[in-house]
Amino acid sequence: MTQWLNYHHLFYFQAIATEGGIARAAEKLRIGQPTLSSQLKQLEAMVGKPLFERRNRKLLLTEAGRATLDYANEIFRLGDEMLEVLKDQTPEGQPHLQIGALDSVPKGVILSIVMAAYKISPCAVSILEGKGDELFRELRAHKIDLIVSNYPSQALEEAQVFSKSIAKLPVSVYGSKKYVDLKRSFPKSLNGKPFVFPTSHSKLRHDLNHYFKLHGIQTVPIAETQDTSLQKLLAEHGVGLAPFSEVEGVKEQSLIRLGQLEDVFEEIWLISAHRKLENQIAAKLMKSFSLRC
Amino acid sequence: MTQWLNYHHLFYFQAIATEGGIARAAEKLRIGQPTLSSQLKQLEAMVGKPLFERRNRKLLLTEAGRATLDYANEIFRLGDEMLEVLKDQTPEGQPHLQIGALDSVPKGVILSIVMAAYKISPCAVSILEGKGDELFRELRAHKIDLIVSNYPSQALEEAQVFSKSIAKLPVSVYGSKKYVDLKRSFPKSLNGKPFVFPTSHSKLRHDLNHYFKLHGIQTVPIAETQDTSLQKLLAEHGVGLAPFSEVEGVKEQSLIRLGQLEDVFEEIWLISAHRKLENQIAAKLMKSFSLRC
DNA sequence: TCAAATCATTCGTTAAAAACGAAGCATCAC
DNA sequence: GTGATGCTTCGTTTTTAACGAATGATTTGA
Repeated sequence: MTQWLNYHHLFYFQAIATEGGIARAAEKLRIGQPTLSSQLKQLEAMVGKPLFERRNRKLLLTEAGRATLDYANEIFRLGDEMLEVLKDQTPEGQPHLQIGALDSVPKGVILSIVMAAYKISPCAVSILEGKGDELFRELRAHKIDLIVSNYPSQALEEAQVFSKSIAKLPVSVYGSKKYVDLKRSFPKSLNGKPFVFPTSHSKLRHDLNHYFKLHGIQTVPIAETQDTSLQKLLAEHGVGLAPFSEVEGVKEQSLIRLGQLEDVFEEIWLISAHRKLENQIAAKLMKSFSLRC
Repeated sequence: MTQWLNYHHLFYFQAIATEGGIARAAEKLRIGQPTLSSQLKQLEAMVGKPLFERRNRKLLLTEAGRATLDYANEIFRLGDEMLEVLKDQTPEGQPHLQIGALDSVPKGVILSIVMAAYKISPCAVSILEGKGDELFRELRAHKIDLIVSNYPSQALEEAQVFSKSIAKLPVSVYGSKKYVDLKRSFPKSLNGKPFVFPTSHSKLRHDLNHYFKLHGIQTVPIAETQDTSLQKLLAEHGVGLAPFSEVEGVKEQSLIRLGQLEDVFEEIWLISAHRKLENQIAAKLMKSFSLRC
C-alpha cells in the first residue's frame, strides 16, 4: 500500500462531487477554496488517477470518480447511521418482530419460523434479506431481533451473540424429469453434469465441493446464486441439477429427487444479540423453536 | 450535529479493538501509545459514550463499542475495496455473465433472463442478490454486468447508466384456498384482510398503498419481505393474501388468483453501466431481451 | 512478597497537516 | 472588452497529530 487512504480527503471529494464544484462545496463546508483544491489533488495523487476531468472551468466526474463517489456515499452513510444508532441506543419496544435472513437459508425454514411466531402471538413480522455482516450489524444495533442463518455465525468467537441450532437437514440432489436416469448409480451418475449451485460464500457450497472431490465427481457449474428459491426455479426448468435440503418443500412433480448426499448436512441457526431478549416473541422462538423434518 | 465524526479516530479505534489493546495497536501502526490513547478519548467524547470499559489495565468493548466496531469494519472494508477497484480498473474479460438482482424482482423474470442468456451462448451465470445501492456500486466497479430491477433506477439522473424496460406486468392478488370467496366483489372484499407485502422500499408497495387508499380498502400487514418467493410461500400457507405480477409462475393448485388490480403494474428494468458493453452476452441481452407475458 | 514488566494515561514539546488570504489565470456572460 | 466566476498556486498562520519522558496502576514471576 502506497499510503493510507485519507478519509477526510474522501469526505471533501464527496462534497465537491455532490455540490457540483469546489466553490459551492467550500461555501457549504465553510472553508476556503484553496483548501479543497489542495486536498482533492492529494486524494487524486493517492488513488493514482484523476477523479475529475478539468474541462475548462468545470469539474466533471471521470469514471473512476463515479466509482469513488459511489463508495464515498456508502461509507459516509454508514458513518452517519453509526452515530444515529449510538445516539438513540434506546431499546424501545418494537411493535413487531423483525427477522433477518440470509438469502441462502431455505425459504421453507423461514416459513416455519414465521408461522411459529404467529402462533405464539398474532403479530406483524418483517423479514429483512441481506448479507451476513450487514445483518449482524443490524442485530447489534437492535434494528432486528433475530437472524436466521445457515452458517454457525462468523462472529462465533464474540461473546454477546448467542446462536442456537434449530435444524440439521440432510441434502439431496434434485433435477427435472429429463434427469430421471441419474437415479441409477447415484452419485457417480452426477459426473460431468451441469449444476445450479449456491455461491461459494455459503458453507453448503464448500461441503458440496468437498463431497464431490471425495467421490471423484466432476461437476459443471452453470449458474450460481444465493437465493434458494431461484435455484429451485432454475432446476425446475432443466438448467441443471441442484442440491436442496429436505425442508425445501420440493414439489415432486416438477423436480425429481435423485438421491441423498451422504454426510452432507445443512445446519440452520437462530441468532440473537443477547441472552435476554426484549422482544417476547423472539425470546420464545429462541427458547423453544426447533425444526425436525 | 455536535461535530463531524473523525474517521481517522475511528480507524485507530478499529485497530485498538481488533488488536486487543492500545499497546499492540501502537506497535502495529508504528505510532506511540499516547497518541492512540488521546485519539480514542476524543472519539469517545465525540460519540458521547465510552467505547471501552476500562477494567483494570484491560480494555473491554462496551455494547456501544461493539456496534461501533461493526460499522468501522464495514466502512474501512469499503475503503479498501474502493482502492482495489480503482487500482485494477482493467475491464478484464469475465469468464461468465454476472447478474445483480434485487430481491424484490420476481424470480420468474430472472429465470427468463438466465435462460435467454444460456440460449445466446452456453455460459456460466452468477446471480448476486442485494440492495439497490450495493448493486449499483458493483455495476460501476465492473464487478457485475447487468442489474435486474423493478425500480426505474434511483440514479436515473446520472448519465453513464443505461436502463431499458423489459416488461410491464399486471399485478393480481392471490390467496390460499380458504380465501376463495373473496373473488366475489373484488377488490372490495379485500377490506380488513391480512396481507403479505413487499417492503416499503419497493415501488410496488407504494403503488399498492396508493391503490388501496384510492379504493377505500384497509389492509392488515401481517408480514413483509423483499423476497417474492418467500411472499409466495407465506401466501400458500394461508398467512395472508399477497400481490404478484403475472409472471411469477403461480401454481393454480396452491394459490388462487382473486383478481387483478387495475392500473397497478410492476415494471422490470435491465440496467447496464455503459452503452457499450464488454460482455457480449450482456450486450445482446440488453439489446434484444424483452418479456411479454 | 517484592521487584520487574506491562499497559494505559498525562504532560509538555515538536512535527505535520489543514486552513487561510492574497494573488494568478483561465473561461464565460454580457 | 470588461466584470464575474471558478480553479489553482504560493507563502503564512493555526490547528492537529505525533513524539518522548514520566506517572500510576496491575499483573507476572522470581
